[in-house]
Amino acid sequence: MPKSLTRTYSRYSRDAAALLGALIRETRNERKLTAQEMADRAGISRGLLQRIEKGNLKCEIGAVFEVATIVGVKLFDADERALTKYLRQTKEKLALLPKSVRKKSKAVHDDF
Amino acid sequence: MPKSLTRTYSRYSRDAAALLGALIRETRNERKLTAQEMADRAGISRGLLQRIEKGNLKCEIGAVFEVATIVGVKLFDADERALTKYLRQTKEKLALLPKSVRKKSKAVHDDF
DNA sequence: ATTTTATGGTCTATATGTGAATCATAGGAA
DNA sequence: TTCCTATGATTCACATATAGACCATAAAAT
Repeated sequence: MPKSLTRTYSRYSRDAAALLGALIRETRNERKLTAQEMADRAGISRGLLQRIEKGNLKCEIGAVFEVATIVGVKLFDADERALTKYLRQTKEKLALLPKSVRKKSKAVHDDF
Repeated sequence: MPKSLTRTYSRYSRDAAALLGALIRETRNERKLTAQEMADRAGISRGLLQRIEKGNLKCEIGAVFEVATIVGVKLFDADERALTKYLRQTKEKLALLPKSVRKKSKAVHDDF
């Protein structure tokens, strides 16, 4: 049971979300799209698009990514081909890694 | 009232989330951090971190950004200074734009 | 001027994401 | 081998994000 769930966000996260939202809005205006049209294309409600454009950090990332994709804002500055390529490489790399992380035993057992 | 809310996501969105999750996991392993430690630092639960690393698109973007920030994955390939700078510029730019978008009347009134 | 439309805000019902607890398994440590 | 810990997966109660409706305002179009 989540107690109160009032998250604190870093400045970077807030700025990133605000920037993304601003970019979305800017691009939408450039393309002369109404908020409703944009929301329809992304398959979300107009209210949610408003919150995304305002940089609200509590929106689901899927909706944000959909909108970002539509307006052509590429995440990680990677185009689609490079992205999927790197994704495949990363996954292959991960497959070779151990499945669990284990620290070198931090403390010596000096109690026996 | 949200009817069913089964969203469809574009391939790009899915790949982007998967890539971000993979990067997070990769970096976490490199730094020899356990999922629990990482989750604590980000102020989220271990279960949520798991979903993020799996590229689940229904997580809140704030949580994802927090984790990404911690592992040093810069969004939009911009460092913090450049990001905030661009954000300020964008906002100033937006302030000059009209507050609403209006299309040139698409159809001529030929009925009078 | 009037009309029309986009936006911003509020409110409600409901779908669902989240945190916490749990368990099983895997794998490093001793 | 036997611990011990990290991970993966599941379940559940609850907090809340979302869709949809509403309304007021602003501004473009007429």
